[in-house]
Amino acid sequence: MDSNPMCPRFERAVEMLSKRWTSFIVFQLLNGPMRFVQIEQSLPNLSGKVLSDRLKELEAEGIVSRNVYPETPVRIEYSLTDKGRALTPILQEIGKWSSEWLPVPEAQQS
Amino acid sequence: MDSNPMCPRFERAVEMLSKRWTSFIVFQLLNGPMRFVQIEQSLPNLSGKVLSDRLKELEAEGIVSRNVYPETPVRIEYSLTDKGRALTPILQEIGKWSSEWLPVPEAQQS
DNA sequence: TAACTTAGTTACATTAAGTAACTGAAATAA
DNA sequence: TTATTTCAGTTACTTAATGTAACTAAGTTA
Repeated sequence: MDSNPMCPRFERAVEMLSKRWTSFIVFQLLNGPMRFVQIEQSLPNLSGKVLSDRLKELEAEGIVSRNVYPETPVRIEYSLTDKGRALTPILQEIGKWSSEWLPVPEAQQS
Repeated sequence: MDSNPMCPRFERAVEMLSKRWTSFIVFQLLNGPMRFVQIEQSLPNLSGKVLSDRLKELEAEGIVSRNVYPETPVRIEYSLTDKGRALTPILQEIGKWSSEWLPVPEAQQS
């Protein structure tokens, strides 16, 4: 029946990017290293709990690195690795598609 | 705090593609029109319930079209619209990234 | 009349995500 | 000295999304 199984690496990549918030976090980190609270603030509706989970997953995948600066109070910065920055073309293509095919949202009245 | 809000169209696109199974369904339909059960069989672990939900969402977005052939028994085929086929470069970039950055999985012993 | 096919839907169980309050360490502030 | 603040999360609990398996409905064939 299923005579044409998918490439397992492609499958894994899609699964990662399909997790809620993953792409947004990577997108934010394209601007440079950020602290936990900065990422949290830049993505309204993303809770600290899920951000914590995602950062751990992305670190385990080698997409994000966690850098500790033992200042006081301690500073911890998250940044993209080369592997993480290599996701850029994917996000660019999503940007192109969205500007070509999605409608411009209406302005909201207050 | 959040001085740089994201483009709402980009945001919507990422949200769509971040829904579990969406990208896989689009990927399968790139091979041509498919029936409900064919899609279900091509994606092990995708349940009929979620497939039904996703196809409705994708139809509502104008990415997939549902074509009814009143044969007997009835044949219903799902296919990509132009808007749906325009997602191809995104999936291609995911493919490129995965083959460059993800490890080749080990063969399994039985 | 009973069983089969296609295209789903429904009820229920499990997992993931959201919310708000809390922890712990170090450094001020009163 | 005790209290307060900052940073970086974690915990307990609620709600939403998914998964599972059985079921529905219409027409067809045996």
